[in-house]
Parts: sequence; structure tokens; C-alpha cells
Amino acid sequence: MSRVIGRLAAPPTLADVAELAGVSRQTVSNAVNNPDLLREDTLARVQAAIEELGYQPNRAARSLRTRSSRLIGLRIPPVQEGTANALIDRFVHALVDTSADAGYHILLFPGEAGDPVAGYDELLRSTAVDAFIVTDTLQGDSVSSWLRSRRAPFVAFGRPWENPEGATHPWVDIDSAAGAALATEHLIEKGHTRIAWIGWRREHLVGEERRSGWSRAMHAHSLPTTGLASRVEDTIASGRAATAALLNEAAPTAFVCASDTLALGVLHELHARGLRPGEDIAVTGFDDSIAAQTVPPGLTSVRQPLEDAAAELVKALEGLQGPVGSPEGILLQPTLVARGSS
Amino acid sequence: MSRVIGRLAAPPTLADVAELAGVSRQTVSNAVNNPDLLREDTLARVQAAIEELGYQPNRAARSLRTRSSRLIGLRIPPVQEGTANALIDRFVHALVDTSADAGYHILLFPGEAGDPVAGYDELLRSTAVDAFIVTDTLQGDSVSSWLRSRRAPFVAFGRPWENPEGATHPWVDIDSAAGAALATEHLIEKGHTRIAWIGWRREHLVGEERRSGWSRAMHAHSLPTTGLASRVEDTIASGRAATAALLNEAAPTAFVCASDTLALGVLHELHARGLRPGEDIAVTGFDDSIAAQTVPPGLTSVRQPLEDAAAELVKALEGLQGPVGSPEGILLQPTLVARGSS
DNA sequence: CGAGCCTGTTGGATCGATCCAGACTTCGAT
DNA sequence: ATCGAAGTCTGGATCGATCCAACAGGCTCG
Repeated sequence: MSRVIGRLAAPPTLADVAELAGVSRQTVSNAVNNPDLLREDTLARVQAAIEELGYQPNRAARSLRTRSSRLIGLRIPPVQEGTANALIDRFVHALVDTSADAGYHILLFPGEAGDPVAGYDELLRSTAVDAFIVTDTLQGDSVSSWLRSRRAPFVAFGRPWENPEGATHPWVDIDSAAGAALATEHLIEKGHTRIAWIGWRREHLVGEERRSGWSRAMHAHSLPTTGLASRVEDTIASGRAATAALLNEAAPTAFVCASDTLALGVLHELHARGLRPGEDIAVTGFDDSIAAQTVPPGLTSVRQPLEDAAAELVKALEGLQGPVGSPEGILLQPTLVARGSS
Repeated sequence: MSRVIGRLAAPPTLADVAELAGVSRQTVSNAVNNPDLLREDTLARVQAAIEELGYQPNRAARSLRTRSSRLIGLRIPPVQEGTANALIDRFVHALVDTSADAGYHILLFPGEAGDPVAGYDELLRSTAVDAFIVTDTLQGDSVSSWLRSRRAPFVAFGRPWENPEGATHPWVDIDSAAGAALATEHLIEKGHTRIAWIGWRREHLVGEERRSGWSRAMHAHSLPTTGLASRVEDTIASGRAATAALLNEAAPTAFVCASDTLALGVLHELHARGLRPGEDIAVTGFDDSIAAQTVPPGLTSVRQPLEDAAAELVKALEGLQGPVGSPEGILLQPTLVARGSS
């Protein structure tokens, strides 16, 4: 029974189980995939044989026949130096856990800088994955439209900004305007009136979205916004520079930032000026990164519900296999984690 | 030529290419796998056909026949709250990049808390992966020995502590004693003489390893170590508590920590006491995490060469497929990244 | 000039699980 | 006693790439 090829004992096959249980291969296959087709005693006998041999279906064979690998492709974008943003990592954790519950595994592939589509293309042609989860919709939706043109099944974490209403694929996103508003309201509640915004460049649609949450909350309380906003690169250094400029020119008592990276830039400038975050100046970030959780005295930050997002994405993915309904978009609400910095 | 099944255009097969090029399937297969077996003009003709159809071998079929999936399994351990340690994430990035160069993809599976072996077992039985990379050798080597008993091919990131000399599998590790010594020497050079150690509990063999680097460097310069060491849990809270105790009782001017998490604990306590890191008290961490890179004024930390480690692991993995030599262990040297905290 | 060798190519078998069509059993209804 | 239908179970074909044994055609060499 235990054939040995090289160093590795060959796992038992369906035929082995069938022989042991005294039934045909098809019956074993049914026992695994359609148990209710079998008579009770036959099922029990087959299951005992499966148990005894420790049988599991060979993935390659099953995948060849069914044209489905139960694998989901996820592109890992290149690491960006000088940022605190490890959102993708938390997302990967959440996704691995939830997709395992649904019987999927996550296949990672590198995001080559040159051709963003290369990795997708290879996996698609070789039918290595059943679907993709696309996370980099920030950059403009070139990947989405390419996948669509290839008729590849995928769901996106992030709105299709080009065409928010009539999306042709399911997506899940976080209502980040609401998140920024949450942070702003929180500071207003603490008594701040001159609350500055540090965000991303105008090209970044998500950045503009978040900024609108800040300005909406400010206007709702009739607070001034003029001269209190700046738009910079998403790095600690530029966050720090923006903070210096705003402190000198607009005298804010609080900062709402579009990312933890920028908020850390604020903390750096405060540190350099001997100002105490949370006492002299309040700061909030976005993403609830590890850095936000650990930096003294703790950075108040908007937390994206990545676990929920992952669950919704996997659910949408399963919907893809079925009938072609109109693709759905889901917007999840973030929460605010208050810490020492506010 | 473009058969359409459901919504997905079926990719071309080897037979399609053969027909277009006017050769047999075997010849196409050779063009892909053993190009030097073909005459030059035939090869060119086949390659043109491959190009035209955008052919890539079906992974499931190839995998079924060759019994090799070109996938590497990696277990993602559950996230630990209250820690700054996202070493695994940086490692995943490095591994995805280097393994892609070698033609492998990374398959992630969740580390269920209950049975650490469950995920491995499933993938092994279903022949889903060619090999594993094991990262959690800290916990005692139960996974390694289980994999060994199942004759599963794997390499470890981390020494086999039970049996460092006569390892039965290849491993790659970082010389973390040298790393701690590096940090200690750095502080001695800056003029510090009372340098405290905050490390992990004695059961953690890696922790003891790092501690020995500190004490060795101290002894080499005839500096005192008595009363200057403490061993605690790897959390920010306990790092902070240890700092408070050491400051009160032993009056150190610098702290060497076994992890960035502990070092952040030190920063928290300094912050609470109004002491300035890098000016009043020096601090070093371990792992060069994102938190270390971003916390003001920057945390000096020992950086593990994860990119090199990933490359060595993939190299070792390829060695596994070949003849059974004596498994090799590789020890890499870390570097020190000096920042504002020292 | 034919044996022997190399190169390039061929059809058929194979990997392991699932799909398909058909056969056999059981059982209530006529 | 016969029939049909539902419920069980079976052998053969199939997914696509690779392995295998064998075979043309061109070449050298005795």
C-alpha cells in the first residue's frame, strides 16, 4: 500500500480507497463530493476506508478535470520605503483566514514595477487560479479593465473610480470620507476649532475622498478650512514638511491626516519642536497601522474593517462562479480608534 | 480557435499549437522544455505559433503528470496583538520576489491555533505544494520533526534548536547573538557604560542567544552586567514595566532590547517620564520593523537580511529536489541601522 | 553499399479525479 | 406476476501535458 517514490511516500489515490472499501472509484468520488447519493452503510464503509488511508483528493487531477483550482491570486505590490503603510499585510492575514474557511487558498505573485499586468497574464493563461483579488485600484483602473477584457473573474478591493455606478465587476470598499469625518468630529468634540488637513495629491482619488470627509465635517460645524489644508506625497518627510508650514502659517491645534504615514510626519515635527502630541497638539491618522498602535503616546487612527472586507470579497468571489447577476458594490464603514495623540 | 465556455475563453492547448505549427504535440512540448532537441527552423516555427496563440502550459495538467506543482507552502501565523513585530510580512515580500525568479509561487495557508500541523497535513496529502518553508521554529520544533517523519520536503528559516549540529533538513538563520553584540558595541562606542538588557523569557532559545551577544560584548569591555538584565514577555506593556524597574533600580543610560516591541516599551516609559530618547537615554531594538523606522526620533535597530535569507532558502529548496546530500545550515550576519534613538 | 548512429519526430499510454451513460437493485402500484 | 420509477452503483472516456518506445531520414565509416 505504501509505495515509495524517491524519498516521498506516494499518497493514496481514489482507486486505493475504492479497492479497500470494495466499491468502484466513482462511488468513492461521490462519497467525497455528493455524499447524499450513497446509501448510508456504503457511505460509512467508504468513509472508514478514506480515514484509514488518510486519503485526500489529488489537487492537480481534480483541478484538471473540473477546471477549477480553488486558488485565488493576489498581487503583492513592491514595498515602498519611507512609509508606515503596511495595510496590504493586514489584508493578507485577513484574507488568508477567511478564504481558508471558504475552501480557498491564496496564491501570491510579485508586482513587477514595469508591467503591472504580466503576473496576472501568466497565471491566467496557465489556468493557475480561479480568480483574482485586485487591490491596487488606486493607481487608476488599468488592471481592472485589462482583466475585464480578458474575461477573467475578479473582485476588487477598492471602488472602480472611473465608473463608480455602473461597475462591471463586484467590489468592496471602505467609506473613507466617513472615516475622515469621524476623526474630524472626534477632534471637534474635544474642543478643537482650527483643525488642519494633510492629504495626498489631487490625482489620488481616494485622497480627495478622504479630504471631503474632513471638509464636510468642518462645514457642518461652521469651522474654517481656508489655509488649513495641504496636499503632499505620502511620505513621512513630506508630512513633516507640511506640518511645519501649517504650524507656522495657520496655527492649527489639531491635524487630521489621510494616512498614518503623514500622521507620523506630524509626530516627527512635533517631536523636533518639543511639542507633546495629545496635549499641545492633537493628531489623527488613517489605517490603524502597527506604527499607529505602537508609537508613543499612541496614534488615534481610523481603522478599516479589513476582516469584514476580506469576508465580503470572498463571498463576492463565490457569487462569480454562479449565474451572472449585476455586479454589486459594497461600502463598509470604518471605525475610529482613539489613542493618546488626541 | 477561440472556444468559449461560459464567460471564459478556454486557453489554447498544446494540441492547438501543434496543429498551427504543423508538428506533433511532443515537438511542442520539447520546444517548451528541451528546446535544444529541436532543429533551429522547427523551433522558430513552434515558438511563433506559441506566441501567436499566447500559449502557456496548463498548470494542473503539467502538475499531474510531473508530480510537481512549483508551489511552495508558507504558513501565516496568527497575528499577535500588542506587538510591533511584523517580521513575517517583510519576509513574505522578500520570499515572493525571490521565489518568482526561481519559477515558484507562494501558497499561503492559515496557522490555526489548535493544531499547528493541520494545514501542512492537508496540503501534503493533496500534493498541492512541492515543499514548505517553515518559519516558526521558535516554538520548539514540533512541526519540523512531524514534517521529517512524513518525509515532506522542507527548509527552515530558523535553526533547529533541538539539534543544531546534526540537522536533518537545510536551514537558514540570522546570527542574532552577533546582532545584539553589534548594538551593544555601538552604544559602548557612544560612551555608555551602564547598558541594560531587556529580553525574552528563558524558554525562548532565540532570546537567550541574543542575550549572550549583549553579555559577551559587555564582558569584552569589562563592563558590568549584574542587575542590568531582565527577561519578560514580548509585549510593549511588559517592556515598559521592565524599563521602569531598571531605571529605578539600576540607573542605566542605555537599553539593548531583544525586539522592537520591547524597545517601543522603553520609548513609552521614557515618553511618560519626559526623558528624550537618544539624548537622555539611548535605546536599540531588533528587527528593523516599520515601527522602528517611523517612530520619532527613529529607533536604532538590528536589521535581519531577510532578502538574503529568502534567496538562500529558495536555493536550498532547489537543492532538495536533487540528490540527497547532507543538509546544510547557513548563518547570515545582521546589520545595525543607527537612528535618532542612540 | 549496407550497418550503425544520430537527429527530429510520431502515436499511444499515463498521471488521478470527475463526467457520462448505462446497468442493476429495490419497491410500491397495477 | 409485471411494470415503471426511484435509488445505487459501475466501466469507460476525458481533462492537458509529459513519458515512452519506436521509427523515418541523413550521415559517417568500414
